[in-house]
Amino acid sequence: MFKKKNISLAVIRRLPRYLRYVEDLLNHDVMRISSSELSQRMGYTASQVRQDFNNFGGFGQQGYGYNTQVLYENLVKILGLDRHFKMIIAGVGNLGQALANYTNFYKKGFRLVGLFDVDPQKVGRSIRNVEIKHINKMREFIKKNDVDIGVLCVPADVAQEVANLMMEGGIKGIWNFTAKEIDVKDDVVVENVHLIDSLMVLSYRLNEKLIEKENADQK
Amino acid sequence: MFKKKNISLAVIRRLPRYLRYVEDLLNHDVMRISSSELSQRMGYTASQVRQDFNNFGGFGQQGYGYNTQVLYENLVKILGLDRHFKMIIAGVGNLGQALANYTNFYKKGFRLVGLFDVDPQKVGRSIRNVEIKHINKMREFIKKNDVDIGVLCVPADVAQEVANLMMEGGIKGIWNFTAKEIDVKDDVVVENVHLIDSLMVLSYRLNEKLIEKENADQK
DNA sequence: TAGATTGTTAATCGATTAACAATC
DNA sequence: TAGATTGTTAATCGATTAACAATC
Repeated sequence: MFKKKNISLAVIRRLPRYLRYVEDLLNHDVMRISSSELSQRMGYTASQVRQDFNNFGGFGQQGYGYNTQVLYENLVKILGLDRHFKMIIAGVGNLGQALANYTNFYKKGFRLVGLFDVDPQKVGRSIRNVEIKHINKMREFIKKNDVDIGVLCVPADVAQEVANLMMEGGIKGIWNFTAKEIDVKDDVVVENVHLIDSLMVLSYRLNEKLIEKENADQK
Repeated sequence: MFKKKNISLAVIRRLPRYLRYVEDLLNHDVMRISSSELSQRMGYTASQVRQDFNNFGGFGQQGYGYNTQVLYENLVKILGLDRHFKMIIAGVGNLGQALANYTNFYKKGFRLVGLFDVDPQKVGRSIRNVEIKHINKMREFIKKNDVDIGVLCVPADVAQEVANLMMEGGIKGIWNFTAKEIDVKDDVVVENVHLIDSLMVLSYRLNEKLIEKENADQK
């Protein structure tokens, strides 16, 4: 598939959202959608929708709109979801277990092939038929199985150390759930999920409203 | 505290990251930092750091830089972390349990006061001294205890329904972990954590690299 | 005082929106 | 064909960066 270079991250971050909406349309047997209707549902402008899609070479049709199925297939391809990436989770605490049990990831092509922890109580147990191994086996496992994605769910103070192990094994992407920023080699992709940051943004916005209210009350 | 209106979301989303870096400085007894050094550590420009802070009224000193402690206290205040928001979790599955066990949230002033589920096996049990109650008690609980934040960890198909219950109870903010977008009243703040979206962005970037590589190999 | 670094204005860059010709 | 809607260029808007006077 042809692909223009330098798509901005702003566009890329909207793509999964498009996919979710288009999936929803398909589930409701809507086989056709215009940029203006899709934009209304999603809270974007029609212009933005068309600009976004045209970054990847226009899969609409003048006078008609977008065929939902075609749109869906293109988004899947653009997002690389037809690749079936192999994934391991390091740190099988509450969060690691939660992620291991997420069946949604499997549906999108992400294959959980390994779980790693240091706790001897956990090593040997299995989640969804994937055995928990000791983390000192992780590096070789990544190498041998050509694992793509490492999910980092370990305590913050060992985040960098475990990330290093992953990279030594040849991991290509790290999905980082720790509160730490990790340093990676140039060719490794990191996607951060800083839950505490998200909660603080919520706090900011709640606080903002409370201040507004207090100011209004004083008048 | 005086507060300018209309700070852009781009700025707000950087604030928690500033806070984490400043905390780190304090932990290492760094009592003073210039915009240029902080920007280098964080990968921003010095200009951006100064612009960001000046949205909230400049707490630096010419010729000196920023006092780390003062900076920290300001960020805490700006983010509303001195408020101690009350929080409940709806849906005590793997993810709900993981979040309930996160002690980091408590340290930032978020108080877990309730857990709710429909599973009779779970109702009555406790996590960190918070009892799991049936979700049909949630609305009254929110009202009675003046709960601020509702964490939505329920299955996607009941997301809107449970969000509605929260709003009927008078919740002020919803932290949404479901893959669904939820409709809320104007005065309710929603912060989404779409894990699958984040994973898809990682997939996009991995796929991008693979395509590059394939193209290079063909030459 | 001299040096350093902020606060702030101006310039640039990039992303979003508007407009419209192309075309199904 | 006429109507609709895309693809794409141009205009606008907003965010980031650069520059420098203010001042500690």
